[in-house]
Amino acid sequence: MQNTVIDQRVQLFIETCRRHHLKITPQRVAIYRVLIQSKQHPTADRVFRAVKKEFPNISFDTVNRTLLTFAGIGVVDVVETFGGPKRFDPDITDHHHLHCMACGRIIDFAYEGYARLEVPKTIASTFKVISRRVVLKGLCDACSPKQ
Amino acid sequence: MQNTVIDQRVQLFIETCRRHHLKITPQRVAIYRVLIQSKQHPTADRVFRAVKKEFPNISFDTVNRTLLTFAGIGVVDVVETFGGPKRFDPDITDHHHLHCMACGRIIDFAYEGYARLEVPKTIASTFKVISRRVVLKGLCDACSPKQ
DNA sequence: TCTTAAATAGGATTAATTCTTATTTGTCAA
DNA sequence: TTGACAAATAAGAATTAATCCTATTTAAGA
Ligand SMILES: [Mn+2]
Ligand SMILES: [Mn+2]
Ligand SMILES: [Zn+2]
Ligand SMILES: [Zn+2]
Repeated sequence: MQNTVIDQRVQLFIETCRRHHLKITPQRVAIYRVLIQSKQHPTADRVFRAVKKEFPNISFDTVNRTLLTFAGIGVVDVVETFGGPKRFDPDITDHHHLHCMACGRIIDFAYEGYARLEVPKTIASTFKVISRRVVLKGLCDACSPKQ
Repeated sequence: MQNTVIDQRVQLFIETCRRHHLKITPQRVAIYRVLIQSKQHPTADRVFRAVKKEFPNISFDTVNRTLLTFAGIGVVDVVETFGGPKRFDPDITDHHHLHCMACGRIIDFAYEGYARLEVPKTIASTFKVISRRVVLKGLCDACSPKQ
């Protein structure tokens, strides 16, 4: 990702924090920067270890709490998993996920065909739908048995 | 669920166990019976507490290990969650989920419109897709703010 | 029946997350 | 620019979920 693109996203992030009356701390900015540069839907621990390089005595709790705060104001998503630690997604635009059952990778994909997954009337009338996503389980190319 | 229907499913379950050379233990049968009568995608702990009424000194580990064994032979599913303990689904037929963000309920729904979510070619060529599901996040009727 | 590998109970251990508290720091108003 | 103060942080304790270890029991096939 280009530096200018990163800086733009950080700028938007800062504005969102202000709108929610959250203080702009260097820890929060560092965590957000790590997050948007990660391609792997990282766990809190992965983010922690990456941020620690810049902030050697940041605590795990701060990273974890901050990620949950970010999810609360909608700047990141907590993504669906099948057990194990929570995983975070800095891409909050519409997209879908393939979960590799072997290595645990979560691979993003967009697809026109799912563009507007309409919600069945019976559901739409009883539930308030906030987000929708297609979740595929399978094996990624690296994990598929080759022949 | 009718007793005859339950017994039929238990019978099929027993045959599946035999095919996989798993011993038919009273604990396994009891766990399976609890599971197919639960409507709530229970956690291992919930199953444990229910089975404990019948088997007062069954251990949590047995229940948990058994549920994972069942998932291994495909008689139950581990369903997607957004953190927290694993949840199990005895309904292995195609269906979709709505997750209530407020109370944590996972509500099943089937929908013709999603009947065969075709997988984009770019994905199908690189990944082996095992299962597909639409996952909605939202608020259930009980949790939606009434007006 | 007898044998044996598989399964279980119970407790210990590890991993993930959340809580508690003393200290520090952004923010805002003077 | 400087204080006041609520919000945020670090560090460690506590809690919760999952897994491991080991002695004992048991289902299933010979
Ligand atoms: Mn994603
Ligand atoms: Mn279900
Ligand atoms: Zn993989
Ligand atoms: Zn609800």
